[in-house]
Amino acid sequence: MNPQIETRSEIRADIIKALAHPSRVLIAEALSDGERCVQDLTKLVGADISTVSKHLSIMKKSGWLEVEKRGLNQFYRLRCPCLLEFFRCVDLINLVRPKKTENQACC
Amino acid sequence: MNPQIETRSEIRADIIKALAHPSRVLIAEALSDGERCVQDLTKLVGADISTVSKHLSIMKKSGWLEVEKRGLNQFYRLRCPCLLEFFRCVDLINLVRPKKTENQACC
DNA sequence: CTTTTATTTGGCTATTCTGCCAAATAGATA
DNA sequence: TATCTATTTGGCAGAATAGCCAAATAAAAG
Repeated sequence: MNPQIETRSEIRADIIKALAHPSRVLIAEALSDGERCVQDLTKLVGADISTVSKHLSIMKKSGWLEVEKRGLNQFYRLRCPCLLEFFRCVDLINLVRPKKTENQACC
Repeated sequence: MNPQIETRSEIRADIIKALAHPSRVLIAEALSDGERCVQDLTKLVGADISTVSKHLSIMKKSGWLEVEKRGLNQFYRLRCPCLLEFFRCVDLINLVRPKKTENQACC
């Protein structure tokens, strides 16, 4: 198929995928509290700064984040407060999620 | 670290990851309209039935879906209507997402 | 009990994603 | 201009995912 044309489910999956990593969730959580520069987020995540920079660029490209340069720093922030609603939904799912013990029972 | 202990961001990322694929988004969209059996979802997705079955098991394990067997069929359904809210948030992000043309301009 | 239908599981390959290091860039400061 | 600081990019190796086929299960129907 034409790779230029994304279906709705592909678009949605791309945007969702941009949050589907523990470090990116952590970054999103931190930014829901206000903008942060790359160094600060790197301390938070505990990975190499180049790794964090790549996570940020994925999140920016997908539309979750925007960035503003001031002085030597790049300040990243959330583009939409709906993220909190998004996490609320995820946490609801976690409540009904089958527990590991249920799945691992015997066998 | 102890692999038994999942941090909040890991839990959230796992649940989000379970929707981070075009076929799984498609499945979720279909199920928001009511339960479906594996065959029907397979037609919808257009992949091998074993592939679809694996997608379903990922979604079930994460808590998004539940399943009920009736006769020869397994009927899958959404566990929580909050999914629609979730997609609404994703679609909002899509509106502010940087366009490909903006990114691909020259070079 | 055998066969049929629906679904899941195992196994393998191909692709995509992650994370680190090293090098490049961009601006600020000396 | 040279240097420092913050960040991004390139590249590579290892890990995780996705998809297909074939085989295994499970229950219904004959």
